[in-house]
Amino acid sequence: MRLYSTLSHRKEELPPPPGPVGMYVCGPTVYARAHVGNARPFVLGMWLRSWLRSQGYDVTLVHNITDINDKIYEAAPGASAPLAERATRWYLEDTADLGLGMPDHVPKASELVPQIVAFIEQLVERGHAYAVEGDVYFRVASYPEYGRLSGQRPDDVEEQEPNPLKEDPRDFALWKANKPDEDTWWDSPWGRGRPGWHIECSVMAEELLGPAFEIHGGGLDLVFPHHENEVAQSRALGREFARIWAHNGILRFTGEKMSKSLGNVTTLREAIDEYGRETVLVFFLTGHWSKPIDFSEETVRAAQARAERFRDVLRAASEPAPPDAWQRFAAALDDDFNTPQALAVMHEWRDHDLLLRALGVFGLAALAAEAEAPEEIRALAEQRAAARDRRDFGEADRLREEIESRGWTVRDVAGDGGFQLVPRA
RNA sequence: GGCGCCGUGGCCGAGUGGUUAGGCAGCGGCCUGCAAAGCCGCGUACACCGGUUCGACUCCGGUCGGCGCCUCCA
Repeated sequence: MRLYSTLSHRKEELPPPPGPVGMYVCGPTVYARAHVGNARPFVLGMWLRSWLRSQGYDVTLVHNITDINDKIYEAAPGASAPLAERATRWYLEDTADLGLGMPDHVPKASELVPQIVAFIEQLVERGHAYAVEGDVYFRVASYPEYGRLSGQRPDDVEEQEPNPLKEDPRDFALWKANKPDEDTWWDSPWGRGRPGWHIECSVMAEELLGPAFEIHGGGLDLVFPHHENEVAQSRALGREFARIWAHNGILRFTGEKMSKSLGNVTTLREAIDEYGRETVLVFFLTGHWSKPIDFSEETVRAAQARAERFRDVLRAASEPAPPDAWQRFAAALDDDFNTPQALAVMHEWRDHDLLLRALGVFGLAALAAEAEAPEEIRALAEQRAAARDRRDFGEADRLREEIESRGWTVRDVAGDGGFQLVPRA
């Protein structure tokens, strides 16, 4: 299996099974309901784990919740903790409704503050960080490889509003002193405060995956500064940290990035409720994970149609696939997890067992579950069949419309006057 | 300005130095009482300009355009 890595700009080979493969996928900062784009790294992580396990890998997937962050204080002044708790619940519920199961670990930053403090202390001891007035900053100048992941040379980084506490404008906060309007804090050697944004990931990854692991995932928009800073913190302490950096492409809405700050957001909840989880998943399948994908009327409708097509194949008779069918599917996924390619292979299949096995990798086996029409719909369909038998087609068509208006479609089965009832697409 | 990704037929979207991607939509046909579903057939696409090559959509260079990041962002 090969995966494209931001760090090397190449596809990197995974070690042979069983690995082990440690995966860390950056989760959300919890201050609002997650939107569809936020779900992309989660979905990719769950699919990758699913595929790798089916290939005999021993995978551990960590997906964090960042529940300490400036955004949360801003969104709920004086009530940041309750907001973080609520938004965490939303996230867990919404992602659970995708039907892909749970990551192996879902650590919260707030539960690892002692470890975070210890980590920062080590950085300070070794001269990679310094404390000033209750803040602690990472000393970028102490880490010569800074910028390697993102390709940003330190000198090119634009200066923001200068912070007089920093030795160097590029330095970033590991620990921030408590401010009067911040209602959650922890005690530390530097006084009351809370962790900065990037440190929690370094610590959680190390706690659960060890100092070196295979894959680090997350949105492409996190490469700089978030991941660059994570690398700096961890490698400055001699940890190898992640080997492959798998950054998923951004979700766009009308050509622009979908983001909470732009406000052009469809929440994951809304998408699932409106289109169904299968459509949302197939939508993600239609684009390569590393490329941007547009969330539009057309693309979602096409995904819905594809899902419906798979349902139809599973409603028809199964026919055996050629012997190399699965191998072609596997080859597509093994080459940088090429799901559009894998989909194309799947569309050739009429073999129920094979198709279900492939759909199962993506949590889509439920496409085979045929909804049972309620009794009254069934009765209408029987009446229609009777009307057809007496060649009363006016009545038959009226009944078909009646059934249609109640959300079901009748399909006549060729030959024997039998019928099939399927939910209206 | 710096770093990076990308430009494929109406739409989405793989891929390859010379051979059918696939899906959606559309058109024609078969099937059907009519439909639906299915099946069969139909589109000679690879931003532009140069170069390399026997041959480039695929390699190289340039141009134009889009997108992301440059310490809020999955």
